This record gives sequence, structure tokens and C-alpha cells, in this order.
Amino acid sequence: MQPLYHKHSLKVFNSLSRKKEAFTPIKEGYVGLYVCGPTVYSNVHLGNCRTFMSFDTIYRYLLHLGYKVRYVRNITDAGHLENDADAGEDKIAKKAKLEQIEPMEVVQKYTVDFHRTLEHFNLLPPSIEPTATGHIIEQIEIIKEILDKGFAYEVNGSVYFDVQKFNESNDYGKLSGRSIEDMVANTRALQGQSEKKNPQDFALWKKAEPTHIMRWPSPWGDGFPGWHIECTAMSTKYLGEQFDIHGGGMDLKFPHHECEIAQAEASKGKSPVNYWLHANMLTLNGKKMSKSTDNNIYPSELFSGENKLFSKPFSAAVVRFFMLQAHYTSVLDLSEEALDAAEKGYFRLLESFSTLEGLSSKEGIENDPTIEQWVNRCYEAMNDDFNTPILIAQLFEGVKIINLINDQKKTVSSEDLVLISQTMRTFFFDVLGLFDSRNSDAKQEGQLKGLVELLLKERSEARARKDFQRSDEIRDAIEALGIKLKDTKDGTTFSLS
RNA sequence: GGCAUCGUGGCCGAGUGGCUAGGCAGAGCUCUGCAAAAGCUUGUACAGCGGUUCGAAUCCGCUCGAUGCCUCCA
Repeated sequence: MQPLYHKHSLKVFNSLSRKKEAFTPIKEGYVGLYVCGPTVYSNVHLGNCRTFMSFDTIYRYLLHLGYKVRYVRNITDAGHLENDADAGEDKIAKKAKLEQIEPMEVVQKYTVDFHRTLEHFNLLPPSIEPTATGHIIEQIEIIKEILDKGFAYEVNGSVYFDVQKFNESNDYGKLSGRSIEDMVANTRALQGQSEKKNPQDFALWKKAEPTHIMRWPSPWGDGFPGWHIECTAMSTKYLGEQFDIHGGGMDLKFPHHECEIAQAEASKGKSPVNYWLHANMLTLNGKKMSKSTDNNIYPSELFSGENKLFSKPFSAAVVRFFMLQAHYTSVLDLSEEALDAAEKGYFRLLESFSTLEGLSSKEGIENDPTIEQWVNRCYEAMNDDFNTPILIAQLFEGVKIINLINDQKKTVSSEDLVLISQTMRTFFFDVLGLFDSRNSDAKQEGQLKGLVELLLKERSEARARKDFQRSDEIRDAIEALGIKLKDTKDGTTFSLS
């Protein structure tokens, strides 16, 4: 069977051209996808999750279409400074000092948190998850290449990218829509930048001060890599000098992604990425969530309901559904009212899967062409730059069809029924990555306990009226299910296992 | 200050030159022992002011408001 991408023409919004473009991978059938991962110096918050969820959905759809996708998402575990000044402090080192632990303990702690959280949201793990500290050699090699090409200079054990020089032959600012003249005119004068030729220049390698813990040897002395070089090194290593899709949060567009383009063009002489995709921000109270400004909420607080903002808990599936009801390029604001509405809609969709199981088709009737048209609309939605809100609207159309059949107001052929079922399941579970949060182990155990208690109540009532035939019937039936009963003078207890 | 994006009915949120997005909430009806679920019906919204056009929420200009980036951030 031919892969689905032969039938479907996917379009994506390319941030570089600011246009929707037909998606054509470099090598047919294969997609290289790179997404900037987190800096692991604190717990991942809900805003971070949205971006990774957006790209998870994109990854899932590409897989569904039959592409072989190599999805690389890095872990930034070194090298990011508090600011551009020479005396800037490594965030991870700062946190380590604060918590009085080793920097690598910080990295480990928050990497584990990151993975656990994303698992709650049902994100698929990437194909490769490289770390910055594991690719110091590769980063040094690229810095050397940039130096060799004359687009960087060394000063006092640090290496800086020469933005002015680069801009003479290339276009620095094309991704973010800035001109270098504007940048020159508007750059704030920060202290301690005397090493740089120009304020726009950015560090490729920084000399480590004697107190700096995270340090590696290099041709320029002990130091650590700059802010942007890790992504260039790792994407090049695993996806090649040119690859299909680079994703990340909107806030990384400038300077991070701009610098990535510059580094790749300077070292390899060609533009590294065909399609730049940027996921928009999740806001809270109308403001961007941010680790540094404290305007954020952590997933665990939302799941437990223990937070200042929401009066009740929301499951990870509901949150995922809520986020997918907005397009990934739009700003989305989080509120209790919106989550409540999402929860109800999500339950309605889930209900339809139960309804679906009880449906039967009718023999000897023709396939209904509107069913196939509906399936096509589902695909059209996703093909149009992964328009999950429209897909979800179509799934609700599916719910309507299912209910009509259930109410015997519509009859379908067995082929159509299979098609409806497959389409609903494929998009809901596989593509959107949604899941049934109602059937968590804890919840099921609670329900089971409730049912057993109900039966025990009836049994004790039977015993009270000396109807031992009935009470023994109940006991035997419960014990036949492997639930052990124990009568004590205070009443009956039971154990499920 | 510069660059970019956005402003859609009670709420969330798609769309982007003529054709009902969808969800939640509300109203009415059907079904139902009660309830729930379900079904049907119901809302002419696109910040404001000009302009282009046979026709604009959709294009252009201005005004107002909001957000993101310009310093680490998804």
C-alpha cells in the first residue's frame, strides 16, 4: 500500500517566508525534524509543554502520513548565561549553587521532571534526544569552521561571531524581519561588552573564569560553548547540513534561530532549514508564561488542583485537548472557564467511542459518499498547516453521525461503519495524541471499591434479616472474582488483590 | 523607540474578498418513571474610522488597544 502522503498535499506555514508552502521533504518519504528542547534548570511549566505538544502533534501526523521521521529534540544542559555580559553566570551553575548540589544533579533532576511531565501529556519520545554537554567536540569543530571562513574572531579565550562581516555576504535578520541597521541603532549598551567588536556579535565560545564549574578544554583555552551553537552542532550531526523542519517556540526566533541560520550559513555555506515552524505562546492572565517572571503554572499543580488559579483539578488529557483546540501559531490564554468548556467537549467526544462500540451496520446498502467526504475534510484540516481546531470540529461532526446511527435515524453499510470508527480513533488517539483519562488505575480502583462496598452493604442487610442464602450468594460471587472478604466484629473488610 | 503579531457573538476559538466553522454556556422542543445522555431548533459576531470593490470580518490607510521579540526563556 502506498503511504498516505502520496494522496495528501501537506502545507505548512514557513516562518522564514511568512507564507504557507507545500511541504516537500528533501528525500521522499523521509523527514528530518529538529525542535529546540528545554534548558533544564527548573521544572517545565505549562507554557513549555504547549510547544512540545504542538510539535508532538506535528510529529504524529507526519508519522501517520507514512513518513519516516527522525525527530531530534535536544536537552540544553550547559552554556546558557543570565545575560550577554562577560560576568554572566551559567543558569545551571547558579541553580546548583542555590540548591547546593552539583550542576549535573540539577540537570538530572529537571531532565527527569521534563520526561515525566511530557509522558503525562502522552508525548511520543523523540528519535534522538542529544545533550549539549555530550556534543562539545562537535560544537568546537563548527566554531573552528566559522573561524576559518572568517566570520568569527577570537578575543582573550572567547570566540565571537562577526555579525557585520556575515551580513556583507548574507542576510542576518531574515528570519525575524530585522535589519542590521535597526539593530545597530537600537542595541542597548550593556556593560562589560568590551571584548566584542560590535554589540550585535554573539558568543560562540566563552572563556571560563576560574570559578566556573562547567568547563571544557578547547583550542582557545578552557571554556564553554555559546548560546546558539549547540543546536547547530546537533542538528547538523543527526539531520545533516540541510534538513526539512526546524521547530521551536516563537520566543526563540530571535536571537536563537537567527543565530543558528547565521552559524550554519557561515560554516557550511548554505541555509540549514527548509521549513521553520514556530509555536506560539501560552499566556496566563494575558501574559506570557515565563520562568523568570514567575507568571506560570506547573502541570502538577493543574493535575492536583492545588494552585491559586483554579478551583478544581484538570487531567492531562483535558489540557491537551484544550490546547489542540487552538492553532499552534496562535496565542492561547489559559483560564478556568476555557478549561471547563474544553473538558465537557472532550468528554462528549470520549462518550462517542462508547456509543460507537454498540453500533451495528445494515446489510445490503450502498456506501454513503458523505462519509468519505467527511474523512477527507479531516485530512484537509491537518494538511492545512496542522489545523487541529478544524480537525476537532470535524470530529464533532463525526459524533453527530455516530449519534444519528445510534438513534436509528441513519443507517450505514458495514464498510462505512468501519471507516467512521477508524477515522475517529486514528485522529483522536494517534494523531491528536489524546487518551481516555477516565480510566486511570486510581479512578478504576475507586470505582471498584465503591461497587464492592455497595454489595457488602446489601450482604450485611441480608445477614441482619438472617437471609443467609442471599448473603452467602453475594460472598461467593465476590470471592469468585478474587476479592477476599474478612468478617470482623466491626464489619466486613476486603482486599482487591 | 525599533521589529513582528493580534483584536471575531456571554466565554474559548477557526476562517480570511460573496457560501452556517466548532466547542462551552443560554433558550425552546422531542425522548424519558425521575435524572443523565442523546436528537432537533435557535444566535447575522468580526476594535473604531476612512478607502478599494458590484460586494470586506477578510485587501489598503489611519486611530485605539493587547501581546511577543529587541537580555536567558517553549
